[in-house]
Amino acid sequence: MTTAKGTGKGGSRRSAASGRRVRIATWNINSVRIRLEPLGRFVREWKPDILCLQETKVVDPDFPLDAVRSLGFAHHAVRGQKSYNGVAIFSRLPLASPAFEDWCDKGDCRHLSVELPGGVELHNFYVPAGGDIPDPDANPKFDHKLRFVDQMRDWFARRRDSRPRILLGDLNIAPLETDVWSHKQLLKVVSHTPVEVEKLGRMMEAHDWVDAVREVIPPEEKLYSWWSYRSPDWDMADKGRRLDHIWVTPGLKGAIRGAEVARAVRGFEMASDHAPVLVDLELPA
Amino acid sequence: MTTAKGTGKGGSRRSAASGRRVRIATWNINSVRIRLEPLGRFVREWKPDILCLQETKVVDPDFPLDAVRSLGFAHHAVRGQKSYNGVAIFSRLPLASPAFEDWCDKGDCRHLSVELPGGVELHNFYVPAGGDIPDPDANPKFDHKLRFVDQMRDWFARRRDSRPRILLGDLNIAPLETDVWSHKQLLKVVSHTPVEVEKLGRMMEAHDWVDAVREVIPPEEKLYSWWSYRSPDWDMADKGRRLDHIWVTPGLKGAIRGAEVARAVRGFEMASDHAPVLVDLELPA
DNA sequence: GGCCGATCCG
DNA sequence: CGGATCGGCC
Repeated sequence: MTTAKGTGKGGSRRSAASGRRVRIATWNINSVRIRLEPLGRFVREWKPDILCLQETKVVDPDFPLDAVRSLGFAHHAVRGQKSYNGVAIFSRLPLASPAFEDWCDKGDCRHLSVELPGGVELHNFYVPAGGDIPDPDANPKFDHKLRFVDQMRDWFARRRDSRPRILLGDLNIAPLETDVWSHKQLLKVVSHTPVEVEKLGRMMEAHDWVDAVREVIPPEEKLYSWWSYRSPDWDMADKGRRLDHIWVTPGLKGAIRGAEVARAVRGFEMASDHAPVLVDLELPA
Repeated sequence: MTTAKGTGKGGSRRSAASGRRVRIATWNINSVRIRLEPLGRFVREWKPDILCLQETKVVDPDFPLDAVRSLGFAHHAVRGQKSYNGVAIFSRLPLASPAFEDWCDKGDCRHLSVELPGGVELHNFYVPAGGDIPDPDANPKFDHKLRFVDQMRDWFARRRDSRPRILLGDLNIAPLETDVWSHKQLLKVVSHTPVEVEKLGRMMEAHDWVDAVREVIPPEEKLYSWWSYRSPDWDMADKGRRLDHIWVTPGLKGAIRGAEVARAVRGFEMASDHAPVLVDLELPA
């Protein structure tokens, strides 16, 4: 528990409102096959009801479905490719209407959406990292990233309606100054450059997205979800970035009951370089 | 303990003769860096005084010297290269005059010799495996193997003197019918072809070598030191081959006190595909 | 620093 | 099957 309104590691779930209390987690797992042990440990200890993964790095026929299913997820949707990217959604609640878009027409598996009970649309994203050089002319990966975010903005702008939606995943952008260990030193580092942050802001505005995690954990507070493998002593040095996000549409803002970055997971044996991010929502019944 | 005259896993060392009782082990460890745990376990349980390794697969500056030294070996000589081959000798007794030959002038690290107290010369070899096709014209690796053994024969033939010597290592040839799980099925399989077996025999004759292990374990008995990784259930199937050997010059024949293949080591976690081979010798004081 | 796949080698 | 290396990617 890191916040007053935290999600509570396996805590009680008393509900003050009328809906159904649901814990949603997003985690860039950096290869699901090699990470089954820490995944099991995370699920057993944090007990998410819905688990969204990125960078599964496995084609669908090779996905370790049984292992993940046996953690208590009766429902799932997966969408993977060889070597890179790959997204998946596991759920204790029924999932409907799995769908995806091929952003930038590259054939990448970077998006997967499902419908939750109560008509809530959930979108799981893995936004391109963008390479090293923050110049779209010199670096096609950065160009790809910017176009990807623009397309997301347009796509959701065209769907401004009253439908409750959740957008989450590894967006590979840390928007706030408190989302990085040093705003000044990262201004020219891909993930925190002004052009990326601005485009992410436009995307949020285009659909009135609410940053659910920052509704709970004040924007003044430092908060990270990723620490490089290259940093030895990542915990002490704490040179992190908040690249993983959970957003909700305005109608769900009042449903937020807690949020947390499961930082301890970054310290597990065989850890991913990302920590899971969680929110508790009181979903419409 | 597998034989009446076995070496005794950590047993007592009462000496009937005047010399110094020394336990010598040879093991193709198939990467020393990845095998430090089974190596430690083997050394703690079998307590060899001299440990000869092959296929260490590491250049000298990267050799995990401290880890192996801390198992009780105050003296050592190593000779490694990148990726392939590599030999090493560790010892509780002082080692003198490290030396080597570049057999077949390929720059391979396949040989290392030292002098033990009492003037005994110890030669640690990693003979080329020889590829798949047992035809020196069609397969340059097989040609290399045959020339390597020929050069060993000539080299030791030129040194027929009264000096006590030990030759050991992964010779990659199983000479006896009882050294393979099926003599008939392996006659055309590299490691047991007549041409290899004959060349190994000539090498033995050229220096009057005595097969120390077979002095203890009768040649009629099946005995293997290697089981392929590809065979699942290697222990049950037992499709092994005796590729690892310990030979001594005639003057040391009477010094042999025991011999053993540490087959259990092949069943360790993270096992090499070879098991260590050991002899106990009563070395001249 | 670490994961993936490809390639070489036993 | 399982070492080692290398280049791509993060």
